[in-house]
Amino acid sequence: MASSRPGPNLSRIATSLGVSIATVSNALSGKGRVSDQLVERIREHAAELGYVPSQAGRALRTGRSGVLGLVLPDIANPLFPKIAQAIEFAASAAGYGVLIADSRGDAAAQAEAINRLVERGVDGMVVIPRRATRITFAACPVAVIDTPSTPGNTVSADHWQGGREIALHLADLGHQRILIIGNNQESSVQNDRAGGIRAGLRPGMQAETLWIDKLERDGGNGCPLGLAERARQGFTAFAALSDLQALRALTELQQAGINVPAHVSVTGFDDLIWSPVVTPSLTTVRMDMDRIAGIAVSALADTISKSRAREGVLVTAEIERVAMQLIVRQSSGPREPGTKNLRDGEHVR
Amino acid sequence: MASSRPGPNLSRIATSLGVSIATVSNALSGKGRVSDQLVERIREHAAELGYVPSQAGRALRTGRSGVLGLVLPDIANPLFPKIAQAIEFAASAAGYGVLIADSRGDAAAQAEAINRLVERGVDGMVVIPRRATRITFAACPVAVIDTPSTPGNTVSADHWQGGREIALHLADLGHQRILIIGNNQESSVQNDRAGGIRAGLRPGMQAETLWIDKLERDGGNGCPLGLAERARQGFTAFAALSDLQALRALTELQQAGINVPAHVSVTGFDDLIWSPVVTPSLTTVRMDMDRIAGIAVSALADTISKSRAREGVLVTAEIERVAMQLIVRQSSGPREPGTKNLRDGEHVR
DNA sequence: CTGAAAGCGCTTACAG
DNA sequence: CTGAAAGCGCTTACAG
Repeated sequence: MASSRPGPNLSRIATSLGVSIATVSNALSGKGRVSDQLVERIREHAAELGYVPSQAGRALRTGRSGVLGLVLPDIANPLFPKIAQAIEFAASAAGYGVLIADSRGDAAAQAEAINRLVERGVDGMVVIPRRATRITFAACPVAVIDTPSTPGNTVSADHWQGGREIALHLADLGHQRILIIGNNQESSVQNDRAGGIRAGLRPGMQAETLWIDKLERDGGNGCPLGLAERARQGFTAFAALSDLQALRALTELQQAGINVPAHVSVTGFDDLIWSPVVTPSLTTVRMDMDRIAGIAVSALADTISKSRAREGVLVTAEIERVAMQLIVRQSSGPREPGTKNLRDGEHVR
Repeated sequence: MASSRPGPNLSRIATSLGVSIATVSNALSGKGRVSDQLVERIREHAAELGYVPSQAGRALRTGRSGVLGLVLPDIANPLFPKIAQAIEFAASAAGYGVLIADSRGDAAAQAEAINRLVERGVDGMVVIPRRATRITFAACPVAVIDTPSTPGNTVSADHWQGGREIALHLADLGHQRILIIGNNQESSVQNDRAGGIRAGLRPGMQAETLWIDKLERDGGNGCPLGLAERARQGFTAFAALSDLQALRALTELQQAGINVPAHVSVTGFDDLIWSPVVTPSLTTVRMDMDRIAGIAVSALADTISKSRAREGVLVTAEIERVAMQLIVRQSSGPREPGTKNLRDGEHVR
């Protein structure tokens, strides 16, 4: 005996209405030429019975599961909620479900996560690749979201331009010496952001980059960044390459008695959940995740409808760059002329 | 013509090996009695061909999709990454995939999200309900994660006990007046946490509760909490009911020139991503999400294997309470005797 | 406009 | 130990 669902199926609707299964199917999907009157009757009856089409039956027949995979380097990344929400929303609107998979660990774990998704029969997937990983092939269409400098990419925020926005903003405020703070020297996203900042510098401005990952290799996790010292050295702006680092910088400076933005400015990237909530609220750069997700999902949907089921295709025709938007909040302000001459202990408890 | 997958299926393996489909199926699943030798040959050949079983075929036949749904009140909630990661991990280990659904909005949106998941044919789902919502029925087994005071719950952290841990900790540090800070007066989780804090107070200690949602109804979003004023009034400990509010409190106090933990202590809940990273790092209470997820998923898996496909069951036999663990970090410290007498402007810029 | 039939890939009782 | 057969629920070309 094959196990059966308790709910009604096409066959039950058909017999109870005295029509064929094919007609019910056609009426419900609106595809076949069925008289309006019969369509009406069938739809009504189906609704009455609480008919829910079987995805399994449909999938087996059509070769499509109606599910998209979402592969992330690490779900714990604080950007994840925004991504997941945007992808889920876009996928939902396009009639897809979203299966998540964490590729925590190394590139091998990523390959495994992708395989798991393929085994579950996803029609395609959105991959946010691990640093320095290149997705070359999977057994289904793949859309990659990374950064425009990554080859084989499908869509992404223009992180470089986002960096320029930050630099221009800081320049307008009169800042001359900027400390860029990143936490992953191998991340192409962070490198693009840093490159953009440097590219946006006006003559006379200088930037130096502090990589936390390097620092922590020696100093241990959560070691102090020594930012008060940097402020004393004359840095007046701290441009973190992510809001988490910005938060880290902001609180370290505050704790050292340096006022933000009166003495120094702090900026971040991504407009994460806490950015508008902390005091002072964080100036940051936001990516339009809904647009990025929309583009990725519709590129995927197009490819799926054109390709044969389970054919591996990298959705990569033309890389779409989505501009990032500067959000000016309270953590950045005009450079205070005196700040440059901060002495030891002056603003430090 | 029905569309077919490009990959090999059981039939192709069978014919190319000169055996029956049933035997291949049995060999691969290890169920039927097939000679070891033949099993070996079949497995080898399947691997060679890169055989991937069709979930659709299997699902149609067995009535099980091998997929679990995860319904959240709002994916943007910063707790989401931890939940998703834990559920994905537990589900993966139990052989399930995880489909996400956001029930952003009201109770109706939640019902819709649940329906979407049912339509996709999930075998069961984990629901983290909206505040004041009670899941009474869905067309599949449901495990609810909320708080022990919610009826019909399956498993949850013991938020009340977590609150007690905080109170005991603050009592040990010598704090007498505690300001509890919550942002959702209707959340049973937050109410349980607050109740636990009150219950853990020693004689002579007092607590008052500040509900931000109430405050913001008048003052607008992101309005100042007036915590410096509270410190001047004699509150020496600020116990937020979530790490996001703790962060908000911490930075507002820091900005006002009040040193944490020298002048006042700040504590949170949940040990979110930024808690160990900010300065001072946040004292908080952590729930064992891996255990909670493990219990929810295995309860679900048990129910699924016992119930008929798509039968609606609330997995609720005995509510399991998982203890929360206090993480003491730098944001809490001994009460400074002088602090109680803080005057206007004394520690305030 | 409507229906009979084939078949997607799998698993499971059952017969040999 | 191995295989023939039925059937899960659906969609789609085709015949009427």
